[in-house]
Amino acid sequence: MGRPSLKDQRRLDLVRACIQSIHEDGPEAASLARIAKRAGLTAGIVGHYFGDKAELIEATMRHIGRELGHETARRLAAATTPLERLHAVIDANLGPEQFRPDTSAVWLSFWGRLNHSPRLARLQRINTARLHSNLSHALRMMLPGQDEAVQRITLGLSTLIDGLWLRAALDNGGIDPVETRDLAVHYVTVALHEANALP
Amino acid sequence: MGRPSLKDQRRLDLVRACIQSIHEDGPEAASLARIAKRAGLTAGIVGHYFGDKAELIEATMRHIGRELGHETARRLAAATTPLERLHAVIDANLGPEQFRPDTSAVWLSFWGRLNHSPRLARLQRINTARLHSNLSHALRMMLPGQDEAVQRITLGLSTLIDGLWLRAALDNGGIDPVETRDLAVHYVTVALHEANALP
Amino acid sequence: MGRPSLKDQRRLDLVRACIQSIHEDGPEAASLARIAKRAGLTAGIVGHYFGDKAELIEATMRHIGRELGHETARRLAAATTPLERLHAVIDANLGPEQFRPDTSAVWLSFWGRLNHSPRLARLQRINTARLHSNLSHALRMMLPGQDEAVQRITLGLSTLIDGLWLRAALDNGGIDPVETRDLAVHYVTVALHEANALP
Amino acid sequence: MGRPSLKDQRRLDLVRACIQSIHEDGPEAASLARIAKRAGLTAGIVGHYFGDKAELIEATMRHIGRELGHETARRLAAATTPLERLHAVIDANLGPEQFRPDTSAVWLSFWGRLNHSPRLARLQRINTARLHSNLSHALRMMLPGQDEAVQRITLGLSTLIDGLWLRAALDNGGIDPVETRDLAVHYVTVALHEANALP
DNA sequence: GATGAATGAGGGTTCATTCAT
DNA sequence: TATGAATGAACCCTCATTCAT
Repeated sequence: MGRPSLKDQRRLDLVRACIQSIHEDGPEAASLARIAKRAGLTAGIVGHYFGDKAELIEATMRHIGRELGHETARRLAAATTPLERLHAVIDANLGPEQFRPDTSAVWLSFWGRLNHSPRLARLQRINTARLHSNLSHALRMMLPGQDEAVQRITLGLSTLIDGLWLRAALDNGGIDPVETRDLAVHYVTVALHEANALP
Repeated sequence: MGRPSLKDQRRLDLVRACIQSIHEDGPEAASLARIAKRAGLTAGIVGHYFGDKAELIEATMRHIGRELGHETARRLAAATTPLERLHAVIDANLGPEQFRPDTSAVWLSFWGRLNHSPRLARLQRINTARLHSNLSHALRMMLPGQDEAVQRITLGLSTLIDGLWLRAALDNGGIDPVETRDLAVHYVTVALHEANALP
Repeated sequence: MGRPSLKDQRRLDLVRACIQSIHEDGPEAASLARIAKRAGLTAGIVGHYFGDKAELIEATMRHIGRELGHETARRLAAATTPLERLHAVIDANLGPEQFRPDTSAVWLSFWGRLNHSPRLARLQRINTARLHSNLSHALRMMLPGQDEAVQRITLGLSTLIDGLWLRAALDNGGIDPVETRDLAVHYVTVALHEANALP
Repeated sequence: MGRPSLKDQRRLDLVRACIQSIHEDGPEAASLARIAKRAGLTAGIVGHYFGDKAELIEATMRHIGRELGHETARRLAAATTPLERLHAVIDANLGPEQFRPDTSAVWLSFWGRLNHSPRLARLQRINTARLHSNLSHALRMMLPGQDEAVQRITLGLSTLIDGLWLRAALDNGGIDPVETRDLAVHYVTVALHEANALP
């Protein structure tokens, strides 16, 4: 496979600049001019590559969602037991690769747009569905026949992870990554224990 | 105490209109003109009452924070045991009085501004500190000497509550309030059980 | 009746400035900034009074159409015989009050937009229908029972008038008003004569 | 004469695409990008063939003017009597070969630019002069010594033809070609009759 | 106290144009 | 020859803000 085309490269540049600008300038100040400037370009060229600011935003959300998806897949591939799979999902979401201040700022920005952008809402549903699917799949193997517990823990853990992302976005880097990961692991541990899935 | 002055009444009208506009128009479309129109006023007068849009936003955040604080105090006043106090805090945060689509939309909007508005960030810290204080106070009575567990459960529960607020904001009313409350109660139940605080 | 409100006055100022700008700057160069500047204002205020550039354009077309309508009514009111009525319509269209370089430039500009603006097309239909109605009404009285001739002369005369407007717009003031009027009068004279309506 | 060079072919392609775009996209939306796309090219190359958008526009006007000139010459070549020559000019202008929706849309577009483009104005003068020349030449033979009538009918007929072009542009194809031609023929018939040129 | 006029800045978008490849 | 990258200017529009009334 050849090297990425200039178009792909520029699009990636702009997506990264978009992330950076949302993080550093703030979601409301992330104008096309500022984003493009970070990529060493001018605002006009964004139309050339994305047609629209909305499409740049969408591409950016898709980008970070895809990165998270890849990280999850990577870690899942190395997991063998259901418990390892559970931890893999947690670590993909809260590990240092994805759980970063800029990323969390972008997620927060997107969340603020979901209710008024069907396109972004669709992407969000996809991401959420993937997380739920991964969690419940692992949990079902550990809690056979306890569908209710599976669903509850899935919901609880994913909500907790969302809450941790939110904290990260609000603290803007002031959050302790180890403590964060422990919180999620501890939750799932006691929840499984309570469901008699662990000795 | 006499009836509220016209100024106070107008300010309250505008704060409520601000909440409504953020919820229905969306955070980016909540212009002063639209907000004022919802209050039956024009944009110009907002400067008279708040000086600034930033101050209106700040007053609005203070308003919903205060409402949440009052609700918490009200419920805490009716609680006697530490466990009841814990549930009172949960119910104040997730009960129907405060846990509403418009309120969650406003919280989400504020969160998006925190990193670039020290004033809002300060308000957020106050709210968070109050929640943590209430939770850890109750937990300390139930888990004497287990400071680590107290801190962990405080953090976990408050993060979970944040995650539930986030979910509410994203689902825009599509969330099940009973399930939501149960999730938090269940979390605290198993966490306490695990810490040997419950039989 | 009281004096016109400031809003009406400003709207009229802007409509006049729009006419002037289309005439002098050209249809493509008639930007909101230039139009507003001619009215001693800035571009932003146009939104305040018209909401839209399209609405300003529409109001401008309505304005010149209305002026033409008033001129026609004024002259028709002074006419008694059918022939006088016919001449009244011609003179309203080609007389010095309406048949001016700026007006014709604006008509030409509108014509260029009709095919892509249903709103303007509707206004055009109204103006055309009024002209046709006035002409055929007078002609019917002079050519009873000769519906075909009435229709043909109506169409021919109105087309000729349009052609004269077009010439005026293209010559930009270089047209001879007397010759112009004579052309139309001569056309109707010979056409009526040919239809045996005149001795 | 050899086959047209690639350059000539491309220029013709672009001129035709320009006509099409003005007609279908509208004069304001006829950007170089859209025009070039219709010709299967990109906007950048237009500069190579025409240097300028203005020059493309000019070439396009020259093209349709030339086509009309050729059609006129073709029909004049087949005419013998002065009356036939007169009809030949009318038919060249209003016949199906040139009197088409796309062509009339382009004429209308050009007329809107004449007053602010000396180059286009010059082309227009040439076209008008040719029409006037053809008409008055034929009329002079039919009305010897009646220079005034010749001039008046020339002016009247050419104005009527312009008006018919205008109607065609505004109706965008909804005009009846037979009725249109009859209108012009009828005009010239009665005008000649009135000048005693016809029995 | 309240309006509505008015500004000026900024945003997104479109576009003609230039230029390296 | 032709593309597509890139610019910079201009456009319309929205908005917070100020201010006379």
